[in-house]
Amino acid sequence: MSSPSAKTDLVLTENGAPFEMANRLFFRLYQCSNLMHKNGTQRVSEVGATTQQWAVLGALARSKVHDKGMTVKELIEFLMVSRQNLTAVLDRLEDRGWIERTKDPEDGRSRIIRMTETGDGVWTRMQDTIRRFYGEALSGFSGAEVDMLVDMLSRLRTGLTET
Amino acid sequence: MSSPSAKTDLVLTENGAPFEMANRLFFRLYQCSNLMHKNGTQRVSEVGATTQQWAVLGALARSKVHDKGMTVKELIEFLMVSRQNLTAVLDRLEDRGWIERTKDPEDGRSRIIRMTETGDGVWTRMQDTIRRFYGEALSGFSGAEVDMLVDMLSRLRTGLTET
DNA sequence: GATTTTATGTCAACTCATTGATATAAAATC
DNA sequence: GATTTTATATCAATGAGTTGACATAAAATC
Repeated sequence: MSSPSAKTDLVLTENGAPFEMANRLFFRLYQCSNLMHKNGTQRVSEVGATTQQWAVLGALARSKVHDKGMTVKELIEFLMVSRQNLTAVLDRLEDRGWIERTKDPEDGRSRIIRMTETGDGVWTRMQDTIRRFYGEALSGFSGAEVDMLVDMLSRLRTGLTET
Repeated sequence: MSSPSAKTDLVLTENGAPFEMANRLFFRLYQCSNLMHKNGTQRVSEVGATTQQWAVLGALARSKVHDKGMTVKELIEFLMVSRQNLTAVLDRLEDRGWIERTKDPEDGRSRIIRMTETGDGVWTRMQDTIRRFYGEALSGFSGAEVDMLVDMLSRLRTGLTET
């Protein structure tokens, strides 16, 4: 049985050209990620943040969850990081007063993570910097290309999850 | 003056849809990179390696440099990581006898990094695992799509470098 | 009511990644 | 020959990421 679509799946049975392309792909991913963290952190260091903290604040700033907050479990699933890693980041953010942990009245085991007023202010002040960073990193990309890249990375994420 | 190509560059002057897409892009990059390192390291842990060590061995295994080796400086430029980071990784690889550092006869300051016979054996044994990992992570991707993804990540890398 | 599952946290060890400062040796330049 | 530049290494601090083991409290289930 072949795939319902017309395209042919990548064949990786030997060390030929497809293997080389896959290799290049993951190497580029590695380089892009390192550059994003290095240069992104440098940019938001003006407010004392890092890319990881930026990701957590971004998750909590979404209008859908801004007021009611998110549980640690939800954050872990959203960010796809380990609990031990997230706990340390939340500790740093809590120390600085950017987020707060409160007990869930509905489930005493859960902690609700919410942005504080301070965190909200920091997040707002970061927006111009972030937008400038995005613009520079994506210069030369059309909107359609960004969409395509997002789609392909989403599919790659799915593939990597099932690995 | 407009761009020579017909496509319209992404406009990121406000918090609209383009900003949201850029945000999603870098978040996907973050997730994919974490998954690649987590699951990739899990795979090559059967020989006691990590994705970073795999990247270094991959750089040294290229036929172009396999016999003559690479200087630390060349490795830094190729991998795009800091010297302090690379030194630690090379220390671990040297401790295990997978690579060796020798003085450059042409330049006494330089060290030539080369794979050892042992490292070569480990690299060879890793290939099946790596191919399987690539195949699973890229299942559903056509060769043309992999090419396109590589191209876009290469352009993103350029954009991020100039950030 | 007793047991099990779930959510969170903590402690530990390890690797990877950055920046900044300092040191050393050798090449290149003045 | 003296100075400067280059290549590498080292020490230190910080943050991020993983795994594994263990603890606790509360919800859910038997």
